[in-house]
Amino acid sequence: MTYTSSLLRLLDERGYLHQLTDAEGLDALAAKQVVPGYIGFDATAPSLHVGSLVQIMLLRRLQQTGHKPVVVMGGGTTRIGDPTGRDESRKMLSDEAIEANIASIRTIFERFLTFGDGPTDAVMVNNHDWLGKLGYIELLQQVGTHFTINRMLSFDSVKLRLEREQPMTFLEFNYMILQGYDFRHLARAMGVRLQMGGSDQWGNIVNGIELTRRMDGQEVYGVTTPLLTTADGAKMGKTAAGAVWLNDDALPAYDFWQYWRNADDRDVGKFLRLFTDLPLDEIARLEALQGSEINAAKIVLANEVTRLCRGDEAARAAEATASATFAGGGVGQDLPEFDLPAEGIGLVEALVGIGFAASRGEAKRLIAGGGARIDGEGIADEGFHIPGGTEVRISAGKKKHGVLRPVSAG
RNA sequence: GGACAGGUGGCCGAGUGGUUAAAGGCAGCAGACUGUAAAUCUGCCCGCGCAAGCGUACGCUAGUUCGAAUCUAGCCCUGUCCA
Repeated sequence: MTYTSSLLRLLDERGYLHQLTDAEGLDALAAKQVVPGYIGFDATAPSLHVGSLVQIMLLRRLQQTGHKPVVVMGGGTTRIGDPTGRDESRKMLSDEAIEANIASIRTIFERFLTFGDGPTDAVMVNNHDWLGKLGYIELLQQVGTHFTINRMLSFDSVKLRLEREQPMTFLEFNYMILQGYDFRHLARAMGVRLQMGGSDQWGNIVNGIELTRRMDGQEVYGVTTPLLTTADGAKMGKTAAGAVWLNDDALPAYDFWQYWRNADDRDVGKFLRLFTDLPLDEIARLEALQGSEINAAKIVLANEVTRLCRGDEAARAAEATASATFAGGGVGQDLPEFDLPAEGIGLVEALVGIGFAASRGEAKRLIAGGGARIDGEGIADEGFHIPGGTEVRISAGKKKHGVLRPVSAG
């Protein structure tokens, strides 16, 4: 359908829409007033990773089209654990750890959203603030009456766990109730009218909408984004080295940049639309590049996303390093480094030391497989000794490069 | 509380006394081909050791045995049904 509100038009054009609870209703609302909308985020780690980037961008789009983003940190729900998509119960985190995680995650949002007191300024709230105050009896009476066990059991998050014969505790079973309560609370306390989230959150969002309607008679809306996978079917944001974290201190900017630079050809257009602010006609042009020319588009993608998430400087440095490293065969600023002692170092030790191999055995296998290089030169001898004195470039495979830098005398 | 089924390497999943560091698949790493892409093919994929080898590992503990992931006992955990 064609939307009249700039919000839904933008979301539609750029590929954010999967399901809407009431497309016309929301479209009409967004066309005539500022819609405060929220997305909930976990506080289980000190950083979010690329898997959450769609949701973050969604809040950014909300603000770009004149609405108010509300970031809900799951300080309360993290204490329970979302059973969605999980076989195993989540570990409990201490209160201090959760608070620290929230503070760290906030720094990411500050890059994507403008916070403040204005009507369309972003705010961040913590659902522990209201969930923590709820008494058990109060919760059962007010909220519990609106949920039937029959319905709760029919939710995928519950059903899958039962089908796979994995345990689900009563604690986790309550997650959806508290999640739903969040929406109702926010609608009441802050006039929030929209919740967004990944497609796996559909059930939770619908619960919140119904609860809000039943308790307060207030009409609220829900939007979900498609489940994002890379073209080869993997979940976004996971690499060999682990999750692609958004926070500076969790993943170096160069590695972050490389993640995007190595995107699958087929994903380039989609990623540009979702994760950058580039205009659509520009994206269409980049996306249409054929053969190896698409690499230019990947560089634009890497630059733009890194710029948003890590800042202009980080993006430029990462690109410079990449171009020096790959095109020039030299070394760039941002590469990982390891000390090169004056007397030199064994190749195996260097590979382990710089983090390219997890164990000596792995380093040896890498060498035996022909994947180790010094200054671009393949080294097949696992007893190879790297002489000290001059800086050398060490590589594991074609993509992982680092620098062995002589330790300054004294 | 009772009956039954089950707990194997990152995941899935074979394996019922030695030849099992444990089949196979997925994921991952490297090589070839390329474009720092995909697909394909090849090799690798617990740790230490140049190596012979050593150490650790099949829920936990104690046993039986020359020898156990495999047998026994107790315990812990999970599921299903019953109370």
